[in-house]
Amino acid sequence: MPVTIKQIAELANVSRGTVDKVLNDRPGVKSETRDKILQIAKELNYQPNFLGKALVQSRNPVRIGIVLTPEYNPFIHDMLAGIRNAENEFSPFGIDVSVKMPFSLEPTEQVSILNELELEGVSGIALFPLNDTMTKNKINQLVENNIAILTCNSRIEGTNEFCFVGQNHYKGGRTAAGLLMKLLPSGGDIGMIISSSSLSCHQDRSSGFKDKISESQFPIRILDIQENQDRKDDAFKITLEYCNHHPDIKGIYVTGGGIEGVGHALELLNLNTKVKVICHDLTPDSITLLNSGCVDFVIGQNPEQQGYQLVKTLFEYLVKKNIPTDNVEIPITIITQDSL
Amino acid sequence: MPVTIKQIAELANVSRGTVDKVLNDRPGVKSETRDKILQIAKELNYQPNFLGKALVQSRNPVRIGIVLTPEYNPFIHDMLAGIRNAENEFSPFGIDVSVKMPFSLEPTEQVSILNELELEGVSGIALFPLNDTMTKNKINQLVENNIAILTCNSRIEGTNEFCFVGQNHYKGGRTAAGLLMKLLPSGGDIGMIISSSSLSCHQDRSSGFKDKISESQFPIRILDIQENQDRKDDAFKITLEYCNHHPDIKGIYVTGGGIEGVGHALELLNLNTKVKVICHDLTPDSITLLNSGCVDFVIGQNPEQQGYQLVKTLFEYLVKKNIPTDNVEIPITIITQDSL
DNA sequence: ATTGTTAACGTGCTCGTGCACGATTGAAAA
DNA sequence: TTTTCAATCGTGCACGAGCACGTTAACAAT
Repeated sequence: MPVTIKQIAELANVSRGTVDKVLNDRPGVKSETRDKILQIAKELNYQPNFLGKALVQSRNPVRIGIVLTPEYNPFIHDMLAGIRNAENEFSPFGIDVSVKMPFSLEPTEQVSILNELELEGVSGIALFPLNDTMTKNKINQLVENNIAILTCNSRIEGTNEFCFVGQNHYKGGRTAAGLLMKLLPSGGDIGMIISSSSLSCHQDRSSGFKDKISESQFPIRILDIQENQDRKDDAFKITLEYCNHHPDIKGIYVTGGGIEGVGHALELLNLNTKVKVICHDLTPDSITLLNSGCVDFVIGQNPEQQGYQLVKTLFEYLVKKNIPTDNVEIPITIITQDSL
Repeated sequence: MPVTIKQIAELANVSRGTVDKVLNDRPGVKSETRDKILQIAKELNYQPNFLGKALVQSRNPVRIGIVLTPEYNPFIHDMLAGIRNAENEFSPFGIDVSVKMPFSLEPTEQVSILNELELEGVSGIALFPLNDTMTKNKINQLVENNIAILTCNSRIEGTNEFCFVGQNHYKGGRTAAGLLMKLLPSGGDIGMIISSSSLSCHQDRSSGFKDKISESQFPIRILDIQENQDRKDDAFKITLEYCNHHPDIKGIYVTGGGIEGVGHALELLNLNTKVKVICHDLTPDSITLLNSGCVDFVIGQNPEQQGYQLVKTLFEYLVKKNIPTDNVEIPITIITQDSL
């Protein structure tokens, strides 16, 4: 059974209170006594009992804030489920989770939400950081005010977060390319639809995809790269263009949302099994297309687990004082019609 | 903040002890008082604070036992890591985990290990059940002695476990077939190597694989199904035979261990990129072959998560009295060279 | 000699729950 | 009326840790 403060106190011939002061680096203990206690604690490999700590902690809960992206991304709903899961699991230990869902991707809105959370007195914030000077400055200001920051989904240069939770999007792009190469043994022409080149995760996927193809010297040629801003009608138009201008098109890689538009277009042209499609994120739309056979592979990032990890990592950092040794890499999952 | 027993007691004008008796179904409370307390608890949606419960519980820890399979399966080591993870996470809540690793798959050995655990006074056991009358009887006897049983990896008919943790192997087989169909757009002849037809999980994979192919009426023909008992030298011989007898062989599906033998044989024949290979379980061997390009897809079952879930489910059942609503299905993960 | 000061350490309460045991009823039996 | 005895309910301790505050003892200042 684990060692308790009481046992250490008995061995050191002092009271629990003294041991407690030493272990929590509080003043009021002679240095000899301190050394003695520290040595005993080390010898017995004392590990503070989490229950006792939490029971005390639970009086004034640690508040944490989470800043998501706008709701129109179905990804967010699954993530929210994971957040709620973690909240339920950890609430008896004394945490309060305040989730904020912005309406836009405007840096001004994100900053004002961060200000809100600061006023609410949070000790930590997890957020999808925007690559913008204003938000960067705000984030670093929060860190200086002793608010722990955890970035999610996309890493931004120049921010002092204590941890990052998310996927390696570059690897995701490489994985997509590798799958497409398996689907098209004799190569061919393909088109790309990316969400927006201003979002780093789509850029990463795109460069991972291109690198993998050029490295392997596989006869796949990227016809064009078009942006659809996650919109399905744009994806629809782009797909039609691709197929009309290049009748021999063999595949389409979609890095962001709006996959439904691609499916619609291919169905219209009766190409939904001939043209191979790979996309990201398991959404109702992508599941439908996976089942219909239009989409061959979906590359997922387990949003529920991601949401759970967000809360868990912040919780362990703030409450258990566990400093994460590494960033939390959400594994790349490949999904087919059968593996769902 | 959550409701406590104390608050309920104040509202009902009784003491904490009385409320405690009601909530724990202990005698010594007038029925009117009992009803009143129950109503208040319901109105306030009382949820017992887990910390308090656990703090009490931690005095006499719950012992649980885990019966694995022999060590020679590398799968087991990763699983053990997950078990240790869970053990560390839950040990302050009062559990003791006793892991047993048998030397064989003999029913007699499993039964004697179960007897051992029973003598150790465990309240719950997780095990890889063997499909054998003797073990079945022993398991059901343990259940009658009020020891909770959790089966893992393969379900056995006729046992009264409270939950099952594992993968849907039939679905795994279907997934493998679906992937092979994507790899071979024009179909072809393939060979199968299964571990042992006496183990239900390999049978399930095999029938899932065959069903998927016949359902989709895809021009893939299964040449033969050979057993290798997880041995790499047997896999080597079988692969050589397949390739020599059927020079136009297009793919090989391996349900169990010994994949290294397949890779060796294909390398020898210079067929390691021409013949498509799909196998199960992420092991050092399968990772090597994935990287060399010989194996196209590995279907994994996340042994670490599986081990973690084993302990967690038993813990929640025994300590938190959470009766799992469903079996815990370990998701099927598809792994490629790039997604590793 | 008395008071004041301060470092050093101990005591007691808190969190929420479970459980043993003690206290308080009221009514029936003596 | 007094005693007995259930039924019913309250009290107190335990679990482990944190923290405010009380209590020493030694020593300096008055």
